[in-house]
Amino acid sequence: MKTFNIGELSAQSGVASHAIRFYERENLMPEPARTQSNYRRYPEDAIARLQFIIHAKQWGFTLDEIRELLMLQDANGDRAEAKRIATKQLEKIRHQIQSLSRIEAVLSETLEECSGEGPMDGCPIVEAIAQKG
Amino acid sequence: MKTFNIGELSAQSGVASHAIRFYERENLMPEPARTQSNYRRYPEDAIARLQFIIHAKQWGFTLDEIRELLMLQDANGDRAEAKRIATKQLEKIRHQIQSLSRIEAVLSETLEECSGEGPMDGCPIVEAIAQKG
DNA sequence: CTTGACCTTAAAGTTCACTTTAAGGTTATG
DNA sequence: CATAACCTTAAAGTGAACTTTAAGGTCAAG
Repeated sequence: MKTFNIGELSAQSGVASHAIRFYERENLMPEPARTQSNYRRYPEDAIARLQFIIHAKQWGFTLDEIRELLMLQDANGDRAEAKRIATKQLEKIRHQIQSLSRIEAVLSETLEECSGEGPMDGCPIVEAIAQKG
Repeated sequence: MKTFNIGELSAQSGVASHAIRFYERENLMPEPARTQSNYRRYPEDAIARLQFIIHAKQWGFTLDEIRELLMLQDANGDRAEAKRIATKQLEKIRHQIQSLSRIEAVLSETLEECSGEGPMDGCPIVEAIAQKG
C-alpha cells in the first residue's frame, strides 16, 4: 500500500498542506500515522476523503455540516440523519435560487431601461435600487 | 426641517447605530453635523441614503461597490459607470443562479434515490458527493 | 440630583475557511 | 557536507460586514 507525506497528499488531492492540517485540527481528517521523524504519513484513502470534502464544499455544505456527514460515515451511522442534512441543504439552495432569480429579473429589466448615457441624476439603476430594493 | 440623533436615525432606517458609524468610517455615509455636545445630527435624507445601502446589499452589491455608486451619485458622475457596475453584478448573479441550479438538480435527484433508511454504508447521498461533486 | 437612556471614541471580537508567519527540525541531491 | 526542499508547531493575519466592549460624557424625567 502506498502512503504519502502531507506534500504528496496535497499534490494528489489539490488541497494545500496547511489546509489539510487545518482539517485535522477541525476533526474533518483523522490524525494520521507518523514517521519516526514525526512526519505525517497518509494512507491512500486520505485522497478520497479530501475529495469528498472538496465536493461537499462545492455543494455549499459548511465545514460543520461536512464534519457531521463524515462522522456519520465513520460511525456507519443512520442514513436518515444524512438525508436530513442534505434535505436542509437542498432547501437552502432553492431559497437562494429564488431570491437570486427575483433580483436577476428586476436588475436585468432595470439595465434595459438605462441607456448608460448622461449624468447620474435620474439614472434608472440608482432609482431602482432606492425604490425596489 | 427635521433632524435626527443617531438613535432616531437608526429607528427610522432599521440600521443599528454602530453600523451607521461604521458606514461613516467606510465613507458610505457623509460626516454629519454635530450638536454643541458633539452628538451626530442627521438631516432627513440620511434615511433614504441608508435605505439605498440596505437595498443595494440585498441585491448582492458589496460595500465597495455601494460606495462607488454613492460616490457617483454624490459627484453626479457618469451614468455609464453605474451601468458597468450593475452589469457586472447581473453577470455575477446569473453565474450564481446557474451553479446553484446545477447543484439543485443533482442534489434533488440524489435525495429521491435515498430512502433515508438503513446504515450509512452505501448511502446514495454520500456516494453522490464523493463522485459527482 | 440621581437614575437611566442616550451619546462619544478606539479597539477588539465575531464568523468562515483558511493562509501566513515565525522559528525551527529532516531528508534528498550534488 | 552544504543547500534546497521538504516537514513540524503555535499563533497571528485575512476579508467582509459588522458587533461588542471599555470607558466614559450628556440629557430628560421624576
